[in-house]
Amino acid sequence: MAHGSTRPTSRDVAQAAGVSQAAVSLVLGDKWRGRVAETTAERVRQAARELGYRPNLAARNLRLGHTRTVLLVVPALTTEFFAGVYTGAARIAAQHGFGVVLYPSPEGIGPARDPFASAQAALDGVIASSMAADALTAIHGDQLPLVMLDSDPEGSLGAATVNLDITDGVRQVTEHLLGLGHRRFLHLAADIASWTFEVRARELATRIGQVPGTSLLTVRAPITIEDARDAAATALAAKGPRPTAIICDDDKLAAGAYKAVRRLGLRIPDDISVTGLDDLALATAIDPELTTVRLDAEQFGERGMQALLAVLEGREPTAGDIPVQLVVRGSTAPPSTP
Amino acid sequence: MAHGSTRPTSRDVAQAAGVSQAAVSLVLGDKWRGRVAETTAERVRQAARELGYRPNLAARNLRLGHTRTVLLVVPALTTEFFAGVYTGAARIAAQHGFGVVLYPSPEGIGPARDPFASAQAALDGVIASSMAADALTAIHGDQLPLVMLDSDPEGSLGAATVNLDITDGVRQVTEHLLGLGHRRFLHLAADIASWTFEVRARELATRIGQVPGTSLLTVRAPITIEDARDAAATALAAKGPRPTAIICDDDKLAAGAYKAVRRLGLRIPDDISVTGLDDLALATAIDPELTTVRLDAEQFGERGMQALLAVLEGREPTAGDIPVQLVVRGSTAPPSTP
DNA sequence: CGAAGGAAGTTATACGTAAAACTTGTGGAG
DNA sequence: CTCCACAAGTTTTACGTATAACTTCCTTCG
Repeated sequence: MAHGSTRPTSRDVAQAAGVSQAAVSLVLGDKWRGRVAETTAERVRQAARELGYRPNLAARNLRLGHTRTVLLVVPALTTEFFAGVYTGAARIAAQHGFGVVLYPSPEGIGPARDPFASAQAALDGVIASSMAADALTAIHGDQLPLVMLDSDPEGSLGAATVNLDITDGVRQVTEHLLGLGHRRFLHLAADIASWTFEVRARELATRIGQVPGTSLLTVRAPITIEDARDAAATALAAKGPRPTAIICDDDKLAAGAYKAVRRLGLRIPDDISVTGLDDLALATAIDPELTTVRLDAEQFGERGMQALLAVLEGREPTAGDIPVQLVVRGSTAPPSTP
Repeated sequence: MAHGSTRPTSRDVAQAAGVSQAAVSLVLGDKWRGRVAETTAERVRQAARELGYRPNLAARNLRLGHTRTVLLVVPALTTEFFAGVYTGAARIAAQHGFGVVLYPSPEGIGPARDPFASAQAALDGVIASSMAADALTAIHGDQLPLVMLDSDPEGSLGAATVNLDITDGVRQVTEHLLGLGHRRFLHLAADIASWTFEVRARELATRIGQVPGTSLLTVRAPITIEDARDAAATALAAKGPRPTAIICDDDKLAAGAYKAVRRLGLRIPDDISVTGLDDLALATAIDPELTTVRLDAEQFGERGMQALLAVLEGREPTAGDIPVQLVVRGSTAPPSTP
């Protein structure tokens, strides 16, 4: 409770140790070899410890001209996925003496005059996930090194991009389902204007379209269980032969699909197979456990941070998409009605 | 990609507008009324816009002696709950021109030399959730204004505390279950040394103990679905009359309990009732939907931030716990076997 | 008509740090 | 004995901002 007494500065430490402020900076900055005697150095460290000295970061940042802090822009914090991305990014950052500040982008936070007002100048770089490229230009205005996650490599203003191998994820899902014998598909798509989901939809259509005798119906829903349930219910109630497999853009959507299926008195996977995307905790909580594509969120964050570090150091970021892995569980089986 | 050219400073703006640096600071800091002519002010703003000027926050922070940034310490980011706390805190912070930096505390981030090394000096205050008080002293060393979430009001070193009304949550759950006729309870407890959960266990024992003819068995499990499933399965397999209701410290634990129950070939809620705590998305994803206690995470964060602002301004934080609300869904019913 | 007071600025300074440039003292080589 | 190299510091300065203190000019009023 004694935070009334102003914090000690390096000058206070210097006085206590009987040396100049410069000497303190040298010793504590670990640049003292050959410049300060070991005994003096120890005296300085001792004094710093006793006074509880912490360098003033604002002053240091000003002097150094950088902050060793980067901003991670995520679309929202509603899911474990971005928590994972953050964790991964923060881990790599910490290893390099960097900090990561989070900015959940769209609404949610309330209108700061400028979303970056509280951070902009104090940042060394930005990692932005799933944002429209134009919104992003407005934000960073070419001022800060930038890495984009989950973004079109072509349309990213020359910024480095790090992506999950979504195309391969679609391949694994469709091969699995086609291999089981499914031919009539419902795509329960996320109602989000994002490059990833567009690629996914396109790829899905292509892959399924290549096989003769297949059909693909697409419905969109916001990523909540209730919305997904209603959208899926409507689609399943439509006339004509019922789909035998529902491919969902997200595990939450899949949870909604479960409810719709169950409401019709049908069973998973006997009557209808369901697949998800993400592999959240949700996937193993529901019954039957969900066949889904595991996205390694932490690795995603790690790679994003590594790419940003590369940009900051003028190196070329490592290329290549992050592999994803289909996890087959109990929600998929061969169709009963051919 | 042109971030090679150094960013413009207020001096550059001054030169472009043909005024002194002080005038720029006055105008842009909105302190110019009666000090600078409107036409000059407009000229300055114009120049600032054209140069894309952003004040250097490091310099401002140094000058002002504060950062308008607070740290939010959370135990981990694995659940939506703390995402909600963050969102609430950030909302209030933004309204007051503050930023919130996140620090997921225990492991997870990897060993920075000092967890606060990257932030400490640049902070105005700390909101810490669910940490042991001693770990906390080590961290903040009486240096920064502090608000504790979910923490013992008695043992918090005089720091302000903001808590959920856990006691009332227990009351609602036990009254609901006792009212349905349940008498034999299994408490599936979170295996976490945290004040909240201790209070909860104690209160539960007291409340149930007050009613004649009741029994209460407690088992602990880490908060994962698999651990919870195994712990619950073991407990349910024990000899003696089987519990008719499982009270879980967390929705994820409840999801695990579902699996254990189902594995025994029993049905929820017909054979066994289950309750949770949190009201995550999970709660409505599982079947039947979970009867649980809704914690308003965002309000929790908001109140925490408000309390910290109060401390920073020398005011007394608002007292009073945050209300919680039992949400009755399909996982609870009267016991079939008396 | 002189002085006062306000408008519209400018000049100077401090915040705390890091590091370049300078100083002093000492031992050893020539 | 002189000079130099090196250890062990110190002095000084700059980073970009906000603001207190000062200046200058013009208007207005007694």
